[in-house]
Amino acid sequence: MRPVFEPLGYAPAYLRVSEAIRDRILRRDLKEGQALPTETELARQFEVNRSTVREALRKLESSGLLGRRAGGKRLYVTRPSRESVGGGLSQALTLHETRVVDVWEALQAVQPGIARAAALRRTPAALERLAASAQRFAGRRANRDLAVEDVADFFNALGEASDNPVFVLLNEPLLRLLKPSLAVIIDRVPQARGRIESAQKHIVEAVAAQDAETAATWMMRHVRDFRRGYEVAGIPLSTEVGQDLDVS
Amino acid sequence: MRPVFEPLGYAPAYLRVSEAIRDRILRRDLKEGQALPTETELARQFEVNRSTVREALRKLESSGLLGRRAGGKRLYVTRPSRESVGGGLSQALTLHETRVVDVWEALQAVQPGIARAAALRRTPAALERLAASAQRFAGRRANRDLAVEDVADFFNALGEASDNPVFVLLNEPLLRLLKPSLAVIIDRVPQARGRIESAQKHIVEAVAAQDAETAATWMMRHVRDFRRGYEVAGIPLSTEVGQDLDVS
DNA sequence: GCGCATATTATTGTCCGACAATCCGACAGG
DNA sequence: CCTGTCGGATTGTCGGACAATAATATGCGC
Repeated sequence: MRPVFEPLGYAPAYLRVSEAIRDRILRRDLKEGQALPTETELARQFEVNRSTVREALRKLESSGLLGRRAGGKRLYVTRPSRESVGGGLSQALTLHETRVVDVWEALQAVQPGIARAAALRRTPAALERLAASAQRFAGRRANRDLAVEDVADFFNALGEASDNPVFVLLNEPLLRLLKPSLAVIIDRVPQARGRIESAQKHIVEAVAAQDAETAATWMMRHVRDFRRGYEVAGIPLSTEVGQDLDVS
Repeated sequence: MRPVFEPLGYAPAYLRVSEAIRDRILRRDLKEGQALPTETELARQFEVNRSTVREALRKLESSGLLGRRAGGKRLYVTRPSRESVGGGLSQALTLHETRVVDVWEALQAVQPGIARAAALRRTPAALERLAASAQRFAGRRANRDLAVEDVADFFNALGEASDNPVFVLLNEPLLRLLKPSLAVIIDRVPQARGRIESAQKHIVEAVAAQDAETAATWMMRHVRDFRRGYEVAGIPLSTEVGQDLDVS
């Protein structure tokens, strides 16, 4: 039978408090960087107990809307950082039994678009950052983990060059999930470094020349190489991501 | 002088408790659907006060890792739902001053890939769901808001058909941010409904025929139409998303 | 007046104990 | 099988307390 009545809504106080504060933040009424009133003061204003306020604050804290300055005590309004967003999303993907091939497919779908946008809109500064990232990877001869970081940083630099916050925030969780398997590839596939280096070089050149299509094409090759890498390294494509438990 | 020592890490108890529980969830040690021990029991096991446990639970609750069954009291382990992930991400994007053109660009980058994947892997059931969604939109003559929901649902159905959790989770926040402006388009652009209907029809056909390239092509047109829609409807592309405050 | 060490205050993190509301499961009766 | 009742368990909220320490004011030498 189709239900006739909605369950009548009731929200516990800690939730209502948290939503009240969040709305003020989303509405830009509380601006970024601004210090939140003290817990006692909030409790007074909302007319609830301090414990209740604290529960509300914990919720906002883990949404990344509130943060603490290093070694500080007070809470400040912050915008969710790339790391906080990435942590949440990659955590969710982990629990959704995402496989490396899924992440790879998403990368394949989205990165050429990012490269295109970056080529069209890159500033000189962003281009320099991108080139520096590529150079850093090329110079990294020994360390495996640092090389992985550099590869990820290249994608991030490209995302920033696209000047599109959606791309920037999307990149983070995908890269985070890809890193462990990427490390394995770099370890096991001798020619991986060379191919990555070459792709990065071509992408940098295309972005420098603001040639969107060439940038997209090389990015497609770059991403496709990863898949070859999985095969050569003997990583099953159906491996689930996120056995590692690196946290936010 | 470069600092030699890291500030030695100290984490408040509520954080350590929350991370302990989260790790057990990520590690699939606590499985989805399983009921968490009661607050009192957790307090006993961690040897902290119940208030401290409650703060930890609030964090996990808002990451979507813990949830409550409707009208229930106990907390259960859940995987972050599409809504919870979407809420977090779209909230973040709102605060990053994302503009409709940014969201549109991301959509343009990612949707053809989704269509391609859906065409290749759709099951008969997923195809039926997709076709039903298109049909529902086509039959919706009057209501503006319901039409918007249907358009979003079509994208969601396609994401599900792709059988890639990354695509499913990525879709949600983008659509959520697009909905308000999409409503305006449908209101102001008379031919919008017809063009959407046609694009959906072609996409459904291509997905049915497992013709990935045609599906991607029509999807590209479909998304490009939105941009035309913005222009015709007189919505500046630089409008910031998220003045609406719809919550999770 | 200004920089710096020091004392004071404010604020957070954590604990304890309490109580009402209400969800849950059992149980009985029709 | 459905409904009403009941007792226990659990959550939501409260008040108060206190130690640790960050934030702020104070005083001092210059």
